[in-house]
Amino acid sequence: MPEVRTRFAPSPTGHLHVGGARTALFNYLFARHHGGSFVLRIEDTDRERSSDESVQAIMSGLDWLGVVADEGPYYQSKRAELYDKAVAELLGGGHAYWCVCSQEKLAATREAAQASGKKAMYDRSCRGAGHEPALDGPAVLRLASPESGETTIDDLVRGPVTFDNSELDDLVLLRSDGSPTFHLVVVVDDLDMGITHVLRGEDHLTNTPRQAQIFRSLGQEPPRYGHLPLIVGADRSRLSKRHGATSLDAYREMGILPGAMANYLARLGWSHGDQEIFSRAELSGLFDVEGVGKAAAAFDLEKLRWVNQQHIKATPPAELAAAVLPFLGAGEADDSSRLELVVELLAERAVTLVGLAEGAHCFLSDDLSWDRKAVARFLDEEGLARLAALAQQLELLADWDESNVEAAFAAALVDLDVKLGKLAQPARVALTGSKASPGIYEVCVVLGRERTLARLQRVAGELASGDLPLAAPAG
RNA sequence: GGCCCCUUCGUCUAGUGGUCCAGGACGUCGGCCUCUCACGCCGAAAACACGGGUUCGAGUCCCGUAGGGGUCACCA
Repeated sequence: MPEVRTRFAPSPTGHLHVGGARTALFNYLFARHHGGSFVLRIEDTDRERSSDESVQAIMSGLDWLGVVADEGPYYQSKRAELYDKAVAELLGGGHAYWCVCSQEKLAATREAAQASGKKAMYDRSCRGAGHEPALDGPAVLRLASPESGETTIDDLVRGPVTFDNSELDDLVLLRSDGSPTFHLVVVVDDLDMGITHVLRGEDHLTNTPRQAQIFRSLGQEPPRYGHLPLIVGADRSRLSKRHGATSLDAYREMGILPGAMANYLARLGWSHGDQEIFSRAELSGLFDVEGVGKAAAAFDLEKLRWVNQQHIKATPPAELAAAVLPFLGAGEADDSSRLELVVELLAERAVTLVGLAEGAHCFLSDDLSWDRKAVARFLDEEGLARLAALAQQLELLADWDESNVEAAFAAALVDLDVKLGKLAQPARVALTGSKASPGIYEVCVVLGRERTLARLQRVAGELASGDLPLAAPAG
């Protein structure tokens, strides 16, 4: 049994799309599961559209997702000799020929065919004509593919899929400028790199028999293919911008943990019984083509958010603190042990890192604004009077810990003769600026004695003078 | 339009002929918990596209129909 070798071969013409990211992930996981290798290859044969920025964007996206290549990246633009060799072999074996038909003529033929409702295929008029680019001017090289019979792909996820060879025309291998096309390079590279399994989007399914023919013309057998169901939007058409964010970066920016993204993407088209939450190690261990489904899957942001929440809860505070760092304001991350405390307190109720950072703000900075409506509702005269009573009790505390803070609240409640809610809400609004937060005792403890007392004082003072910064709550 | 693929709750899916009057999860709705918001817990509504076969028995196998998607470049 030869080593399993998979690859991800993006064309660098933009950002890393969630569909591409999932394809990469599946190939990576498949290789991991089988103890094989995962190769990264940049398909930059379209020199017009390829860019270095895109290569960087794709690599950083994969890096973030945790999809690491065992080999590569290889660049097709740097492997020309290999393609030349294959062309010579194809030409020598009579499996390819030069075609001098102009693009205009081809386009016209195509349109005519389409208009009359017939199939738009190249008519093979140059086949057997013996054209030579040196003699006859600009020419493309075409594969002389079989005109009859059929080609069957034994797909890893769909089983055997058969195409009639008469449906497949002679595809272009070399452009008239001499550069190789996708179909040629993909075959030559998969061969050269010893790729054994190709997992790719279902949109490639109809390319597969043609590529298989190139392999056979080269005297080789194609690798095993598995065509993955497409990721679609809510309207079930291929995922695109109008369905929401399609770039992996967008999810990073909205505070999705990479492990959660990988988990969610894996579950889009793959499953393992009823399990929803997977660690990286579990994915690597459990992923296989048997669990891959056939039907297109709709991308559901709400579920991604839930998965993210589960991962946030399961992430150790130190790690979570590091992950939230990019979302914090200047100066908010200066005290890392304090940050860990805050993060631990908020992890239970955070859905995204962005939300976590927002919740952490009132603990890490004094530059905050108070929710206008909450202030109006809870910090009226009565509320402020209760807070004064609370402050009195808190001042007396020798040790600032949760049970003492709770006792101080209890003492104030007795003085005031009210229920906890009547005191906790004003305190919450005063201390955090919002009417939603962790338990009020924990808030006091994590805020610390100095800050708690100072903030109570500040709110009372600035509210009276009208200096308290007010704003509608974010989000 | 030709070819190819697909079809279980709104969504992601379990299900490989009988244990399925179809299970889990997100979401939704109701309730409990409660200092707020979450978390958690309990409960509810919600699906085998349709029609024929095969079989003692079909969500599971076969054939059709319908619907959806993909693809038909000197893009990948």
